[in-house]
Amino acid sequence: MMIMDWGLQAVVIGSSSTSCSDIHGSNYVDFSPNLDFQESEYLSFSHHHHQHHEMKKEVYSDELEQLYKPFYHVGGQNMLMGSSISLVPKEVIKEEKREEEQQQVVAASNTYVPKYKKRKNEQKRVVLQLKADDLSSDKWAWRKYGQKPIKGSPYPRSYYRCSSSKGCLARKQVEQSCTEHGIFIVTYTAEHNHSQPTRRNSLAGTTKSKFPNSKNSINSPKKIVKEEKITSPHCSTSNLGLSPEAARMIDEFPEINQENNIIIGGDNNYYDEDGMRNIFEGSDENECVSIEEMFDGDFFAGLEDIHDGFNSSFGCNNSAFPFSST
DNA sequence: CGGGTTTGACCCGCGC
DNA sequence: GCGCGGGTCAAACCCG
Repeated sequence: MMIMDWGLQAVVIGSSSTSCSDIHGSNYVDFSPNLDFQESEYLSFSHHHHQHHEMKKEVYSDELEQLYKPFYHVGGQNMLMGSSISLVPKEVIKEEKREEEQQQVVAASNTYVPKYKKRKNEQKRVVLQLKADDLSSDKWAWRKYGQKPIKGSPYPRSYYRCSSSKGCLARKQVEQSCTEHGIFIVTYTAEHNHSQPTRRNSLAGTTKSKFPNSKNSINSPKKIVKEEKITSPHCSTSNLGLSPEAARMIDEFPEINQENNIIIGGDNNYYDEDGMRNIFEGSDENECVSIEEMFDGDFFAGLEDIHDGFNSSFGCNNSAFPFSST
C-alpha cells in the first residue's frame, strides 16, 4: 500500500439556513488544532472561488462550540492531527427530521414520492480538499452519474453516488480547484447506510473515449489525455501505482500538479472578486494527516466512536460516517 | 451480461 | 413570476 502525503484541508458540514452560503450552502469551519474557541471566529468562505465576493465571518456561537467540543481532543491528539473537521449535528437532526416527515407523507398518501428529496442547502456535507492521488484512498465504490460545468470554474464537477448498496444515499462530488492545480475539492453528501465494501468494484474508475470530439470545450485537456490513454493504455496514469479513480482524476485533469502535501490546519484562504486567493496571516500551521489512514479505517475507527456518540445522541443509525470502514 | 461512464434533458431551489 | 444554475435522471454506449 502506498504511503502518501495526505492532506485534509477542510471538512465541512453544510447547513441550511444562515449566513454564509456558498454554492453548496456549506459553511466552512476552521477547525485547526490550535483553534481557540474563546477567541476564534469561524471562518466561512466559498470554495467556489469565482463567485465569492467577500469574506464572511460569523461569530462563533456557544451552541456550535458545544457541538464541536467532542472533537477537540480528536483533532488535537489523534488522527486528525490538525485536520479541519467539523460536524453540525443540529443539521443532522434537522435533516433526519425532514426525512422522517417525508417518509410519513409517503406512507400516508402512498402517492407522493418526491423526485428530489433534498436541496443543496439542506444537506450535511463533508468537504475535503485533496490531491489527485489522495482520491485513490477512498475505498467506497462510487458510480458517476453526472457531470456539470460549473459557472465561474474552468473545470466541471463530477457527481458520484455509492454503487455498493442500492439504497445508499451517499453522494460525492469532485471538482478541481480552479486556483490550486492538483487540488480537488471533494464533497461528500449524506452517509453510507452500509458497511464499507471489502473491495471496490474493479470497473470503478474505468474510462473510455466515447466522445473524442466532445462539444464541451472546457474539457479539452481531458479529451487529449483520454485519447492518449486509448492509444497507449499502459502508459497512462494507470501505470503509476494509482487507483483507477486517482488515475481517472489525473487523466481528467492532466494539468494537475502532482507534487504533494496539502497544507492543513486552518485554511485561512479566501478569494476576492477576481478569484485570486488571499491568505491570511497565521495560516502556516502545516500539519499533515494521512488520509490513507482515514480511509483505511484507523482514522474512522476513531471517528466512529465519535459517530457512535452522535448516533446515540441524535438517533442516527447509519453505520458509516461518512466514509468509515467496518 | 453486469456495471461502468457519458451527456442531454429535466427538475427545482433560489435570487432578482 | 422568471430565469439561472446546480443536481439528478436515464438512455445510449462501453468494457471486462
